[in-house]
Amino acid sequence: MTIKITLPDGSEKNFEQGVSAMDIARSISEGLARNVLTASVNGEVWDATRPIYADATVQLMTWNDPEGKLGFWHSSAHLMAEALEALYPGIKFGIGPPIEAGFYYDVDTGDRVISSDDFKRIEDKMIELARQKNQYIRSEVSKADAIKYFEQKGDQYKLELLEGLEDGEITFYQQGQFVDLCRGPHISDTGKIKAIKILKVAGAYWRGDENRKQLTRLYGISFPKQKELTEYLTMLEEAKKRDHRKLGSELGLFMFSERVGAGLPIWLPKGTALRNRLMNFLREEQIKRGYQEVITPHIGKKELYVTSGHYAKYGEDSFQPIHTPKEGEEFLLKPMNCPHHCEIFAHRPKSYKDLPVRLAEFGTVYRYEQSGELHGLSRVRGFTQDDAHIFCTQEQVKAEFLNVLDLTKYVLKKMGFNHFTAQISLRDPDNPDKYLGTDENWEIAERAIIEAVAETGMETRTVLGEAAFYGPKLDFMIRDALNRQWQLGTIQVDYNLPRRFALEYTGSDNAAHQPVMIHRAPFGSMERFISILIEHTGGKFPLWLTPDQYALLPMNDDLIAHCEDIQAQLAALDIRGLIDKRTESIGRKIRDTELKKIPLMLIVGEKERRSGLVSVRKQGAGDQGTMSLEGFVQYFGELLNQE
RNA sequence: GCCAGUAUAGCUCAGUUGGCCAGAGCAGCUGAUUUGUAAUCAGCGGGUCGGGGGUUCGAAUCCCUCUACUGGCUCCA
Repeated sequence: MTIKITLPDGSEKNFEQGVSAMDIARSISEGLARNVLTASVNGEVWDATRPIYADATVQLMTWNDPEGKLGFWHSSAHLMAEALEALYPGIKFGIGPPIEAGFYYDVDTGDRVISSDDFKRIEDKMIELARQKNQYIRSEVSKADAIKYFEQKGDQYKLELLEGLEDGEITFYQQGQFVDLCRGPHISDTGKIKAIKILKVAGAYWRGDENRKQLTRLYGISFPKQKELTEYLTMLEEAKKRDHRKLGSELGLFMFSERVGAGLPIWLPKGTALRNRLMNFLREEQIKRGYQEVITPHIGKKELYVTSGHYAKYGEDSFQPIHTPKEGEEFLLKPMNCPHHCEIFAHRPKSYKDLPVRLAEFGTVYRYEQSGELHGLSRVRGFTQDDAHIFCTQEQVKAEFLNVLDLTKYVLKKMGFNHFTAQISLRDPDNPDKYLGTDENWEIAERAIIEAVAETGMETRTVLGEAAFYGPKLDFMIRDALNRQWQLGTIQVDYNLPRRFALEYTGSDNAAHQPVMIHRAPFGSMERFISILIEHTGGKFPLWLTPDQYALLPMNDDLIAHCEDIQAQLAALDIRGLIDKRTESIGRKIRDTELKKIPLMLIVGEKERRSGLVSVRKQGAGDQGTMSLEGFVQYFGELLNQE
């Protein structure tokens, strides 16, 4: 009997019943068959070797398809498990899925410890097993048999996983000596896995529950070609070179001190200059868009946060209250700015004619983060949000969203981030009770967000159930120069705080109404944003932003005075830079300036002084020739305009 | 907070199984050199080997503990 197979290009072919995707690939070309990893059959991803018994639409998945990679890495996880079982007899297995880049397996090693010293032998064992070209064999098993198998093996984790599975949907996969409970799909055989690297080892709670046993999680990555592994490792090296903690220290942007405290960044002069420039840039844009800037204290009475509800929810996991010595009053370090801003809104009666009120503040907040969470500038205990709260009517939500979206897009583009998407988080339709605010208001807000984003033409992703209990939100996701994805700014609608603070305005009907509150922060926090910006640019900041725009390099000490004269002329034009006054060779001065990633170098020798010229060199691009100072200013202006 | 690891000069790193005053390169300082597009030469100073405790005749090295950092997990208003 023959069945009809439809391929993605629309072509149809007849095959014997029981044909596999691999057979189909082979009928097209041997080369294709070698590259096929998995296959989508009627939209479901299958083993390429699994027989097809009915008419189907089949898409062959190779390394170029995300589904192909996932199958490949999933199979690699099984291969790692097989190697581990061989090296550590009696080891127990949790789960071992593919991830965005590679795979991991959670294992219980009993008394033994696996550390990075063991990676090499695990890799070697995996390669040895891979070379056996063992097939991944799928089999359907009854629940009873599955339980029996893992009881015999003594693997309580697999038994626990089986509890959640229905009889009839349970499949095993076996390759070589290793059998695993697995839904699949897998690649045809281990021989396709040519290059393997174990990357890291970490603790991971069983089923993500911190009250349960912590297993050992081994991360690895694998490729069909050695060359691809080498490229991947090179990319990791590049990321390491751009690490904001390393560059931040090298460029003198910020520091940490054990004595000041973990997670409390200290901004050095150059970092402060950069950060202030960034803030001023946003500040000016906000004023253009109708924001008013405010300043509120770094602490607030505990009652403020009791009112806002934050104390009940986060009080225990916050820095504990500060007490006044005599009165026994309790103050909290402010973990967010919104309660203060609510007080500002409530300060004077508001009319509908006052709305929207947009209050912006570069507000420094302090949050307790668990010690193991801290990470450079991206996860800290004290940071400054580019915060603002918009108080508006329900009808104004969409226009306000558009305003914020426009601002955020403008700001990110200026910063050199050209790939970003919006992630919209909406209510969980199955769980309407956990949300605050009326159905009708949610409806309006959600629709406003969706429509506003649609109008900007941004790429969007909508996730149901990810909204906060107090309102829907939108997060900006950006891709950096190394194609890594980060979450940046956020816009959140809030129905909770206006209610808790009993905020109101008088409408045109002369009745009191509750305003809607929108939280928004285009950068998120200055610290986190700058950490991403450092890694995105590799420390080569845009000209307008960088702490030193040029370095004047005198050929000899007699030219320093002349350089100071040039520096003063440029400073008058808001062009900032430094003079390398060291008695060093010009080669050395150039090299050091290049390494400091200062964008422009002005080399001044006797020749230039006599002719009133400067020799211009661009960081990373070499000699740009000589020009007059006016010529340089113009050149500089052109570079600025290009940004 | 949990698991695993790391901590030697300002930076990057050496320091064999515990054993002479703990080393190098770069940076710094001093002197000479006054330089033409990515490192001029020479000399010098600099470390309570993260803090504390212990084992030992003897500890950078072994053990305990604290702190910080790294990679994850959990968390993230």
